[in-house]
Amino acid sequence: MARKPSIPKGTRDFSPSEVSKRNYIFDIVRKHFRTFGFQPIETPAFENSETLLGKYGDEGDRLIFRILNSGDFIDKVDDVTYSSKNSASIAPKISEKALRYDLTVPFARYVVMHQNEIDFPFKRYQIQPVWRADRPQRGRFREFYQCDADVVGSNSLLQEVELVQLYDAVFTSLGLHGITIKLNNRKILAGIAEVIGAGNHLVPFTVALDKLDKIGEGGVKNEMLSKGIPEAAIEKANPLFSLSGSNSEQLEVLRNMLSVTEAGSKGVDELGFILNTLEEIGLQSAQLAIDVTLARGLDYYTGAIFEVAAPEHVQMGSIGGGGRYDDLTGIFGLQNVSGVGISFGLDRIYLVMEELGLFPSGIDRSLELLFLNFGEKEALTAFKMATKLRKSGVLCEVYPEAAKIQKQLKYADKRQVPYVILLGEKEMEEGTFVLKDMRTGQQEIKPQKEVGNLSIKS
RNA sequence: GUGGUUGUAGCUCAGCUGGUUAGAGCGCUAGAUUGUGGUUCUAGAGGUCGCCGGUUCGAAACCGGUCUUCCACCCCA
Repeated sequence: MARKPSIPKGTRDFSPSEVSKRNYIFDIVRKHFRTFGFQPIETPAFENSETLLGKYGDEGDRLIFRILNSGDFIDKVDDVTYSSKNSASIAPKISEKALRYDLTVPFARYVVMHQNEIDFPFKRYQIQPVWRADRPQRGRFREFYQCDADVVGSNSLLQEVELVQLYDAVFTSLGLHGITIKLNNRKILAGIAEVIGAGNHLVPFTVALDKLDKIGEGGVKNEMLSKGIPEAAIEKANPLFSLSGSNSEQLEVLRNMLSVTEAGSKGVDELGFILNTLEEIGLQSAQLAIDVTLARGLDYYTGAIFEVAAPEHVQMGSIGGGGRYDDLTGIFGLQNVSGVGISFGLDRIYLVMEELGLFPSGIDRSLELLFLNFGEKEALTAFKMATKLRKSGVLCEVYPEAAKIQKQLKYADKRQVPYVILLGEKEMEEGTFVLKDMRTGQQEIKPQKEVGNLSIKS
């Protein structure tokens, strides 16, 4: 081997045990998506660049992986552009496709393209990888999976309620208790900005506010100042920094503060409805918390904003997020279709579950029973028995070579097979086999006819 | 994209202010043990010291670049 092979930064190989555990999460998520009436779709790994570019802000554009055109692409660039050495002007001429950056924008594109076949309200789920040219960190990769559930074509706040229930159902099912679903509303943020007189600084205001738990009140105020937000406005925002108490108490403070703004009041009403309805219905294990600092940089949220925080003692960014966007398909020419959706960060959920030891034991068991190979004739009988067992769902295989028994047992040990069947010359004559429990070392002799009745408890 | 950090055997890591044949533990292979794994004992295999260049009589070590790892920022799942 001349050089050791490698994989690109921020990507990963998944070993058998990791795939098993990932599938365990996928299966649970998928099961709940389906029980809530969501239907699966899939979209291509890459889209036309114009579909993606400009949808996630400048910062987002930077993180989109672009795909080089095929053929002699440089020959097609005119001399002026070529000699400009300007990446921004050359890039569109040599790259017309880009890797999917998230699942929401492709979904919007899908809805617009298939609007005549879709029955609204349309509830879809989608579990596929996305790619971002980001710098990797813990829980941040350049290739990772998103599991999205979105509803388009309904303005009802019951959708928000249902999505919170869906979060609760999935995380409860995964055994991931103690998560907090943080709630906010874009209209509340807009209302606050309006009331304090920072209405035309809404984005920098929310971005700064979002960092409260990270850089503290002083840090947030400094950042706001540096973005040109008047000091008087920042002073007026003071009540936000000391917002505390129960959800309904916080809601009351917000209601008073925002009563003079139409948008703000509407946001408070919406949030109030969602909270009240959920209180009525009840949740299994998730906590609900109003968090006015929750901004989720995404420009297209217009109503509810969700974020799921891992249990407190786990060091991990958000493990899910979502919100309402009144006009997502507008960018593709279909007006007045409202959507609301949530996303699960599978890779991060995996890391959290691994850290908390929440995967059921034996989930990555790849083999329940191994037949040792004593020779041609014995192996043939073993094969017949294995065929029978497989029909009843037992994961089994016959060791392919008549290697030393010691070696075969060592292999069984490594694979952590709970049971081994020894079938040698003596057993052939007697029409029996020896069943060995690898964990206790105990063996028992059984007639070959009874192989179908074996109970494998692993 | 900005700043820092890391890279030595399959894995986890030693390796002194530069000094000649590159170290350990675990793992791996074989044997002790021709029908019994995990334990034990013995032997063995395995390394262009991330890569490229420079300084030096001499570089795993020092310098520059590059890739990679992890972390902080930006942003985000």
